[in-house]
Amino acid sequence: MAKTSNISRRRSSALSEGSADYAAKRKELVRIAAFHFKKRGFGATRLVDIAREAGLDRATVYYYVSSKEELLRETVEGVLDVNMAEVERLIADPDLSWVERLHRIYVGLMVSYEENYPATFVYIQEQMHQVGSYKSDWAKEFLTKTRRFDQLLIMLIREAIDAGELRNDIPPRLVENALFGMLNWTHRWFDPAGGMTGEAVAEAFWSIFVSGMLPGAPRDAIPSLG
Amino acid sequence: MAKTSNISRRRSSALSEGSADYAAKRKELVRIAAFHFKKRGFGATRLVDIAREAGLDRATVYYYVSSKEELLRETVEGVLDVNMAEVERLIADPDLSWVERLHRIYVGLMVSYEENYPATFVYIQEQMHQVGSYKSDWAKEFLTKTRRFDQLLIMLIREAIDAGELRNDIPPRLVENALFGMLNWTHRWFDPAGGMTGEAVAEAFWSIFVSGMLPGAPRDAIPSLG
DNA sequence: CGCTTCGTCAACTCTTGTGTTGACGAAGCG
DNA sequence: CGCTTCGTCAACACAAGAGTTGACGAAGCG
Repeated sequence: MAKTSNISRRRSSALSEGSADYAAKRKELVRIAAFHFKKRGFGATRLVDIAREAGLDRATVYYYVSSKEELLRETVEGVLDVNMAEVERLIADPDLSWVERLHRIYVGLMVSYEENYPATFVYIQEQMHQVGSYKSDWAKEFLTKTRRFDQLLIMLIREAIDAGELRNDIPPRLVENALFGMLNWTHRWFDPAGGMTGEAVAEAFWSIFVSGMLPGAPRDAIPSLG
Repeated sequence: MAKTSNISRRRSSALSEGSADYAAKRKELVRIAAFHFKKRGFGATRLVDIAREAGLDRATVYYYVSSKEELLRETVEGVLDVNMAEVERLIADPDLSWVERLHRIYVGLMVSYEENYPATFVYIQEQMHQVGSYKSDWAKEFLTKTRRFDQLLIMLIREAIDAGELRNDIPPRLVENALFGMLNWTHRWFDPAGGMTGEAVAEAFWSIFVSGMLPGAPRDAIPSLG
């Protein structure tokens, strides 16, 4: 907010000067913070814990970042954009069937979750509209982007259904929630150090999904679905 | 904790006397709290908001409950036990195939989520080990129960696979995470007032799942899964 | 060697939200 | 009608945690 405080001015100047050491330490703080956010949640994470783990006094943290929220912002920033770009690239590829595009997006996303661990999981975990100062512009922007993301995926699924590549007896939105429910739920149990790759997980889920969504396979009608 | 405070003694006595009005108002408070917890999260919910919505002063709330945590406890209490009992009943039914047991459990759970709305979603949302005083006995107990729940489901899936009712090329734990990932993720989007029944959602998910998990169907091997 | 900037921290301030106290008006009831 | 209990709340005490101030030793640099 107010860039008037002394430490704030020093922080700004240090940032723009761009010393390598300074940038490295700042990055390290964000890294530590991200793991704490993942483990405890943003709200329950105390700045003092982050500071201690970095071997610093809590006050010193403010030499590197202006607030706890900045640590969160820094953590999740970019995550969405990279994925969004990938999705848009794949959606536009005319050489692939709709289902194949969906497949690649799906696996690509999970791989990205893993590579950026734990950033994306922090993002999934912290519902932006639940974070304290959710009125802030960046939080709102995130929400907007997420919604657009979902829209894109639903559209893609609808195309696949219309093209006869997927069965047509389930509303696209529900199909999307099924497919990405499996994926997003990984934030509760997946650990890159757990001996299973993100790719393997995504391919397994995909295999269940796609083979359950093939059109024409003999199956019962779904009860109580209009 | 300390039942020594004055208001605490009056609360206890009111509770044990068992006046209908008192019990009703208390229940109403829990109901209101539950919706706030669902919407904002436990941590971000302010007691003053709950009080205001109930038309009371914040202090008056303490005439009915001893703490904010009690409101949470009251909200999620019982939810797990009812479901657990149902699961155990169905698992023990020898007239049903493994897959059919799993099916009924699955749909039954979602129906229960809906009927108890928003209680179960609050429970899913608040990772118990992230709640402030997660050291409390009841929170620990919840964790234990949840873990047993998962074990039961995995066991059931393993039985179904071993019996040849489900394909055997995906580890049971991963299968469980797929199936219940879809289900649990509903806490992010499902609204009983949204025009779709819980049963319909569960049946749709189940249909995708079961038809994707049939053994013997022609499908590619899963890449990169040991 | 003086002077400045750098990284640091002890010791604040400030805010927010929880839980308690003590008392008051209104019912209930003997 | 006096006496107790009920539901209520203004006013407090308390705690925790975020962010700020001001200064100090060490390192860099003229």
